[in-house]
Amino acid sequence: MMPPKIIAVVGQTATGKSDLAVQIALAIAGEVISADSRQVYRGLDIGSGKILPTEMAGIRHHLLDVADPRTVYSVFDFQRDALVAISDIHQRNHIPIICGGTGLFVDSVLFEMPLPNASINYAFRHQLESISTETLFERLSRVDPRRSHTIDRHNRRRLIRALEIIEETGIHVPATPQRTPRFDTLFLGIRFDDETLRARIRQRLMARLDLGMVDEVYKLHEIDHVSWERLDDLGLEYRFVSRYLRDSISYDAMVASLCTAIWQYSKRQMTWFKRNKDIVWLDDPSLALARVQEFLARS
RNA sequence: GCGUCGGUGGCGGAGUGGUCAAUCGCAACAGACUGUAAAUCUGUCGCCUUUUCAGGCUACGUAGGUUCGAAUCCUACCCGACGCA
Repeated sequence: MMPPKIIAVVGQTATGKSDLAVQIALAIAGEVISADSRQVYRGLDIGSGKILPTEMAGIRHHLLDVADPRTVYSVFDFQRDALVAISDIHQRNHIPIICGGTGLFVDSVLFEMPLPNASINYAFRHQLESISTETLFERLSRVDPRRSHTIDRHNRRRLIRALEIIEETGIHVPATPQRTPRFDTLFLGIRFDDETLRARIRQRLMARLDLGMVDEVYKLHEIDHVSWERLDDLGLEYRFVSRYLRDSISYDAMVASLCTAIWQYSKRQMTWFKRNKDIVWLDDPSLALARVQEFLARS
């Protein structure tokens, strides 16, 4: 029996993935699952480029606004919730369209990826803070030798999380199965040449500022009590706008830094997606529907 | 006009006679990633020779000079900032 079908719309930031997903959904009775690590948070709207209710065109969207921005919604949470949503959608005989720029999130549901439930242990993290990165690595080598072979020994944040996972679950991270797909997936990617993408990024940033993005961040801090540290960690618009609000950088510096940072982010996204050879890259998004019909007709 | 300080690689900014193609930061480029992923981390980064080991070339405002040897010292000139007129 064939695994159920699912469509993935991926690509760098500012390429119009959300719009395309809605168009596809309209054409084939689909529902959209957002795979965006920031749009899961309530209140991160303008800065995260969350789709507006009117833009949804009646298409059901999943995994938007499911978390409090003061808490961390990890890939574990996403995987769990997305898999539930997908099975619901299939149950309704609709086609799930997973759409987003967070490569890890997308892959965590489309491929087998065993993730033991390891919550965050702040006391434990605090305890590790003063330990040198080198020592953290040695410690991991003792506790979970297999993991220590695959981890980046310089990456402090990952070392801490790896140790935390063992601390919390008592289990070693299982070896990664080699990209075993869970579904029959059509991967569609939207891309632009560098120059065009840079222009789109800048344009969209300006539009967001006009829409009141600075105010959004201000409210997140003042009304929703999202700490400056947390905003900084949320990255990009939340990081640089909050730095501006804290007076540590000028408005112009904020805009300039954002253009650069978003560009760099888009490059990192592409580095991730390049590994997936199954992605059908569309230089012209209007070609998508034909690919989708062809995919659905296949049995 | 006189004086002082300064002009370094795409940018910022170290270096003040040899070990300097030149610390470092940024940008740029490439990459990693099974767990904060818009985060975090790594590599490359004057030009040329087949990547490397290596070798060659051109460079520290311009032109000369001193020296075995200069980004570093001297002279002149150009440019900038400040001070005095």
